[in-house]
Amino acid sequence: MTVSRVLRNKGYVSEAVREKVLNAAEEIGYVRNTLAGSFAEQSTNLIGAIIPSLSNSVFTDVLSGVEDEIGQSALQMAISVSHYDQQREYTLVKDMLAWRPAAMVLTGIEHDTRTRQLLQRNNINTIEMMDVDGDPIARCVGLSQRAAGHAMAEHLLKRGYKRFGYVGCELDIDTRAAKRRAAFEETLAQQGFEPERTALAAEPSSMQLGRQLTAQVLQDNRQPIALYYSNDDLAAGGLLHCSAQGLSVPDEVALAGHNGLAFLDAMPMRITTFDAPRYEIGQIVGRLLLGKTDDTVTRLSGELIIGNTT
Amino acid sequence: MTVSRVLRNKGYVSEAVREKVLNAAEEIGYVRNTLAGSFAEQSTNLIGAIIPSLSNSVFTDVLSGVEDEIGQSALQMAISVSHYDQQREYTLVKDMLAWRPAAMVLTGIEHDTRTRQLLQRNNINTIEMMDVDGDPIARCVGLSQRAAGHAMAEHLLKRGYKRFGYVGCELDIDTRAAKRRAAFEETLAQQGFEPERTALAAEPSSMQLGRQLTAQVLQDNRQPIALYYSNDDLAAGGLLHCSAQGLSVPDEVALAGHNGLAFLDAMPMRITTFDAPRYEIGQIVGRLLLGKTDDTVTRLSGELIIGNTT
DNA sequence: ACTGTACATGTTTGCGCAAACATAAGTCAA
DNA sequence: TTGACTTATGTTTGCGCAAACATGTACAGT
Repeated sequence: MTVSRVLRNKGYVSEAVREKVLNAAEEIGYVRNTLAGSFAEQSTNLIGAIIPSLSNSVFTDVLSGVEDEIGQSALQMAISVSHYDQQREYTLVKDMLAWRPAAMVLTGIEHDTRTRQLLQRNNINTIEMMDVDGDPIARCVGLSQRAAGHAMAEHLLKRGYKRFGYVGCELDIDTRAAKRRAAFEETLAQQGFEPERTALAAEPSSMQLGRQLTAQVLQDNRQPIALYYSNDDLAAGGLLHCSAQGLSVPDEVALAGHNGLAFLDAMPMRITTFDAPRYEIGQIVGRLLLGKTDDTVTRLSGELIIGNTT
Repeated sequence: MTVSRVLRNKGYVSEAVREKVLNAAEEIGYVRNTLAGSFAEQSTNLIGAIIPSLSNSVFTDVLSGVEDEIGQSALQMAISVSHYDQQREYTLVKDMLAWRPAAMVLTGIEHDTRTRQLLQRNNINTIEMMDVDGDPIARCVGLSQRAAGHAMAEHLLKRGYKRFGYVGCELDIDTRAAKRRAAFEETLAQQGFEPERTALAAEPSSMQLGRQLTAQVLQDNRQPIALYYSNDDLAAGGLLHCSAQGLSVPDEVALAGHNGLAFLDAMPMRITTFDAPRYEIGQIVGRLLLGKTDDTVTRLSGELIIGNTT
């Protein structure tokens, strides 16, 4: 126990003994067994985080925010990847709970019923991030995806576009993109418009896919049209297609994406997009984890970034 | 014990009891306590991975490869971020070892002496990834950064460039970039050349920084010059600077980057770069972790991608 | 009937740590 | 001198699980 006291800096220990213990620990290369410690204490400093993909910077941006916020604390983040699969997510949550984490961080607000049950029944401190449109398990931090889709529709309508198209991918699994699309189309409908052309794909997003889908959606198109993409990657691919085809942007084809990714700066034109405050969302999640704030729903607004493609 | 046997599918259990146990477990919402289990078994299925940054896709690409390879196995990856700081890395390794991980995955081959000692003395199954130039702790998977820098110098020399410049950032902490630069300059020196201009920065890489540094390195430049960048972000920024300034690429200014990031497809020109097989490195790391292969040093070659900026 | 073997369940034990609870020596004020 | 308190160290205990071992049942072949 005296050794334990020294190593944890807890309780009374004389200076002489303290030094002897520390020297001995150094000498034999003692490494605390967190397994035993956490087991005895019946609690861990683990934060289980589940994101859909590691290769989409949208999610790693958020995690960076979380990391930077909790990096100095004792909390440790364990990251798992669901591949946008709610079944897989359930399995991961289950596996993660077996470690008795201090909290769980999930992406999005839609989950398998069993996931929700599991977390609530076990009274897990759960935070959902990125989305606020829906019924959170406990607390959530994000932006309204619906508001983003709505804002983009409003913008395009205000610009005077009369014909619209939608280009998206993986909408069956990317529920946030699906929400943006729904809000976008509802807003158009309120003004009596609807997307005349739509191109969808089941593959993961990429610029290459954006080119293909844009070619598809513009086939035999003769009049000006405004295209809303499910994300910036696709929109960037769309822009490349247009310049390759000699289509004038935004006069013949207007383009709008979503996310506000940094790589858009590399494009020959500034693509209109909706900047989602990803890093900031992560920071707030971090602060919630540290108990620095305690809101149930944190709704960030995001920002419509009007480039010169609309 | 019978319950334990059912839940682990191990040993003899009658079908009747098995079902009763499973039903009961389901009913009370039993969740295994891995803490207790791993503690008792004296081993875990944890893989501790440490990368310098979550916001640099170079590293998340590698992790994606690892993840995809071990995703179906029982192994669980715990990711930590060192912010390119070897002291911090040491602390993270120490914290991680307290969890008794099955293996540790580190980035790069240069580490604090204590990190190396800690891992070797405790006989930790360690894999270093991304770099193979040096003395690995145990096993390593990567490409020769020196070979990459060498190849790019050879290419530029073959193209007939006579004046060279180097643009890089964070070279004091990004040891891989520093190695590429060193090999690049050594190769030039062998042919009697040396970089006439150099621009360095301590900030993290970004296209914006690439623009600034390129402006700096080209100040008062009047003759054709070939610039080697420490990575693609900076090179892309350089290209943007050149087109903004009306400099002809590659006649007045030639540009070469490193990594082969996908976003280069978005650029108006195809930037010459060196494609590092990041995802593949991750896959091999995953296979090593699963014991499917067992090489000490896996040296991948990478590929020089000649665009139209050189 | 006896032996050997597959199948099925139960009991004891320890993993390393820290909470809780001793114990004891020293200090200080009344 | 006593009692109250601070400082310092030691002892017991249990966290939940699974290895190791013990026990028991059923049924085959001889």
